[in-house]
Amino acid sequence: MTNQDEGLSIETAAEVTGVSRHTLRYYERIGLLPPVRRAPSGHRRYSEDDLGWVRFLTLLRRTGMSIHDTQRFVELTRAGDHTIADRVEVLTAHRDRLVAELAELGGFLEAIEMKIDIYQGILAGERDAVASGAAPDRSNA
Amino acid sequence: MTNQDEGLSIETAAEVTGVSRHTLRYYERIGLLPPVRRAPSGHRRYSEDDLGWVRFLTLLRRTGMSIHDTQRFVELTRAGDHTIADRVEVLTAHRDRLVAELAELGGFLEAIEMKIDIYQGILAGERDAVASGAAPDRSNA
DNA sequence: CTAGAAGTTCGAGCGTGCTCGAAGTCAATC
DNA sequence: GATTGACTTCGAGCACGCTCGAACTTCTAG
Repeated sequence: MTNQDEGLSIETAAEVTGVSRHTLRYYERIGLLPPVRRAPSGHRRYSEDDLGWVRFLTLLRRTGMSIHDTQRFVELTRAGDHTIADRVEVLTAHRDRLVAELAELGGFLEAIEMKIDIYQGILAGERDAVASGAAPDRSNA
Repeated sequence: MTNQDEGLSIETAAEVTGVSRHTLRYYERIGLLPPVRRAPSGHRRYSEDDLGWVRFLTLLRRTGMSIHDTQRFVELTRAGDHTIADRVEVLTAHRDRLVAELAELGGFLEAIEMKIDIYQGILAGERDAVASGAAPDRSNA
């Protein structure tokens, strides 16, 4: 063992990254992941580097970067060090979108909490009315 | 005019809500929107209430509530005031998901900014090296 | 040696959420 | 009364991102 057959099986890689076997192969197929090294049997063996890539991809995808844009970023990375400035551009643009999105979602969150408060006010009003023997308030929110 | 033909045309409603005509009809079709009142010609006339609903739907959808769950919420609302407690439950569950999502995205944002910083460090290093006449540093990030 | 689990490739299929286009109606203008 | 253009319904189609299954190989345990 040790060298020739080193690395995680696709099943283990799926477990530790939280990405399904199917998706791991899919990512490799479409070029999001470099060709993963193979055991002599042809089975994939995931290195720490591969896992790092998977985690980074997950991060980009979860923050809303499309597969297409992610492919572009991966290509830049593979093209060599002279693309670092371009990569910074892609990442900062993505970050700016994310910041804007977070701000918007924050606003939406507030609106939802206001709505909840309104509903809870109605519920509290009904409880009071019931407690004091009056008919419940049927006004809308 | 005034009463019979009051309300916004679908085109205007699309403009003010930012939701396309196609989508407005789609939402009505699948029951996300109550049947919108029609002009005698059969054309839709959106009331302020309708617009309010559209905006609230947009809010739910943009914060990641699925069409399916949104339908459920709409049904509860239509079923009458006795469903208010249920609606609160749906909304608080949704809010909790959203809060968790925001926390996660915040973490991802940090990770992206770290990555950007690393890249910018490399770029700065290269500039210094060039300025001092040395060969650029080709180490990876 | 054999059974069974886990791997491979490949193309097809699916769930979500729109998005579109055809065919027809209606209102306003020339 | 013909053209223009916004509206209607309805079903089909599409983009995205997986997800699956069939058919085959390979590894591991008994």
